[in-house]
Amino acid sequence: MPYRPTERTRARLAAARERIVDAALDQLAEGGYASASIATVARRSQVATGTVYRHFPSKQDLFAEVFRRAAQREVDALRATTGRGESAATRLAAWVEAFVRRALAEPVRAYALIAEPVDPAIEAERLTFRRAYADLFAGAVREGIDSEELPPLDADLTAAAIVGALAEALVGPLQRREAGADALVEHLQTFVLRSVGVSHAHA
Amino acid sequence: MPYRPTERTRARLAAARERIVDAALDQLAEGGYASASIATVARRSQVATGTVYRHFPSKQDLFAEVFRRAAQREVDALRATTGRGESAATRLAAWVEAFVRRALAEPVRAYALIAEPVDPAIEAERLTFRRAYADLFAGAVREGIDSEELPPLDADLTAAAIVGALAEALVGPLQRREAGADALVEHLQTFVLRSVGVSHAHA
DNA sequence: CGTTCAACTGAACCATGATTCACTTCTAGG
DNA sequence: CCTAGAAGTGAATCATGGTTCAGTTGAACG
Repeated sequence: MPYRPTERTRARLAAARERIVDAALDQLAEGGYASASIATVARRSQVATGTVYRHFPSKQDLFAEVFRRAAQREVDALRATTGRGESAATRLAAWVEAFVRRALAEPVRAYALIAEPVDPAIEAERLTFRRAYADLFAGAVREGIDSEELPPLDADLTAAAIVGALAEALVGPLQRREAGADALVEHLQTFVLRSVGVSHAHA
Repeated sequence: MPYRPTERTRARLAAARERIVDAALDQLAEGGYASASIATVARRSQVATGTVYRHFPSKQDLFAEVFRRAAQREVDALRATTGRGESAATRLAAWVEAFVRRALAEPVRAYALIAEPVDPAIEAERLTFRRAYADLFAGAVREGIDSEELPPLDADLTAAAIVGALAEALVGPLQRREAGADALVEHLQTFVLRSVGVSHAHA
């Protein structure tokens, strides 16, 4: 009565699963969601399409993880640009800059994560992504309010509005592949800082 | 050699076409884009599915017109809330209020027009809708700058950011069917006015 | 080795919904 | 009335891409 999957095998499984998620992430970055069919992702991760279903019950589940992973990565990247001690204005300005520059550096990925149309079932997962950003911004706004650096305002609503503003402002440039990153960064920093009640234009 | 479509017939045709567009608009308002299949729209406008194709070469073309129509209607509604003479701040505040209240009054329609996932081909058309809003806001911003009521800023970028902020801030409330319109209006007015450099909170 | 089952494979299957088209039903003169 | 052709019909067709599954390969262990 032999065969009981051993540790070695379970490691192999985990690696395959990982490869699949990575392949999906890469595919998203390269060709957008439209190009990320199960077949494509499977090919890219060197497994058969059926194997994908051995790791994820459905495409939706796979992409739930993909978006969660991407969100984590992006938010970590923003968070890493500033330390705890800094003022809310400084942090917001740094995050806006990082957001814009990262998006412009990887336009296809950014577009896929932010704005590309996806299946309704997947859209819910992408919300994860936007919410992760919103939570990050909301935290800084809340701290700014607490320290009286910022006027009282609805931190969650404001954060959502900021994320929406950044996303929408980027859609044009992202699709047009146009650069002008410096001006974009500056204008959006001004916009965001003013929107939370910081009056002087620059960070 | 008889039969040449007469005036009467052409009117009938135009009416049918109109009925189809209206049905699509209504369907969007009632069940969102997901519910707006050609078959549904056809049934709703009292014609056979094939007939729809007698008026529009493809679903994409039909919805291009639908979104164009909806955009026109919405922008007209906003524009109607203020006269030429008013200050940029007053106009922006009025438009934000109208935008929010109209959206909350017709959440399904608003969601479909603003944020619901649609086929990629259709997404391009929905851009029309957002751009129509952005153009409206951009106009007011530009005038505000010219009259020195507002500081110099990139009117188009700012307008896009405002539209994105409003849309994103509404997605939560729209999906949750929650009200609180008054607070939402006030907070978003504050957000928008501040973002364009108007410092006092209220309109 | 042999056996047993897990893991893998990829072609076949299926659901969905846009689009087509052979056919029927009108409309406008003659 | 009759006929040419336009307009309308809706069931059948098609395309797409997610999902399944019968068959194959590989791993573990006596």
